[in-house]
Amino acid sequence: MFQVDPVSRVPIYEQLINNVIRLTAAGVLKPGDRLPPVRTLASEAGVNPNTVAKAYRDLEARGFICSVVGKGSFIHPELTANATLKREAAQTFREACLSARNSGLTGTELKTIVDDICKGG
Amino acid sequence: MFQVDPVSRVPIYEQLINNVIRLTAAGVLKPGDRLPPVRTLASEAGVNPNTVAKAYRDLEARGFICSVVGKGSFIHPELTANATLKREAAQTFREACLSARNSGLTGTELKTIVDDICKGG
DNA sequence: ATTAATGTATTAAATGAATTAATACAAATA
DNA sequence: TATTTGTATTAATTCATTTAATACATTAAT
Repeated sequence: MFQVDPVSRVPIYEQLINNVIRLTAAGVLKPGDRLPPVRTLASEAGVNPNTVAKAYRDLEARGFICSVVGKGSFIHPELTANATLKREAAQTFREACLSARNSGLTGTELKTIVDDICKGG
Repeated sequence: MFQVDPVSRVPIYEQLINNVIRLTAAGVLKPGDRLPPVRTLASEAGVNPNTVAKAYRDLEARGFICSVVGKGSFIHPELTANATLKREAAQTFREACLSARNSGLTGTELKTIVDDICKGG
């Protein structure tokens, strides 16, 4: 269920994060579902428990899961993964806009670029 | 003329790059002006010649200066620094648009964000 | 209460990319 | 031909990221 490539240059904890998000977006994991305990997943994937813990912490900070000591980690009850990803992407794009503005690009110029790339989407 | 903070966490070669761009944008350095030789600037700034060389190579790749062995390094004859910076910023923004699109944001949504941030600029 | 299962926190080791340095090379000019 | 210049190659260093080792804290089950 959780596949990890220890050789990949993409960090293990990031692979784990992507796994959870992908499984959630695909509907395999549903809101409220329980994730494997840190130690269990670590042992199955052959990685250190802390690596899994870091992935879980990250997922919680991003609102994908809820973790509580003694109980476990669960897909966030009111989560739609794609909406969350979209929200994150919007935030990133906002920062890109600010940065572009600081470099002297006007709002009109930015919209021209958006149009050019999206060809009326 | 060229100030470097060896303690700063921003790399020395980057500080040098910023110095050149800033001086050019401010009109202190004009197209055709000669920059200090690699070794001269290195000795003045108290850094390794290669660090200056890297900054110069970078500036040349970005079109800010022209370097030729035996002659020296010069502010690009047809340069307007701000235009170059703007061009670079536009390219970065294009990539941000593509990335946002890949995350499911539509062109309309992107333009809304641009509007929101630029408040009609 | 006690024990076991769980996530969390702290610290240290390992990894790897980015940065800087040492040195030698190549081209242009005087 | 000697000097000045930028370039190239390689190695050392630095530093943030990643992973690991270990101990702690909270919850639930018995």
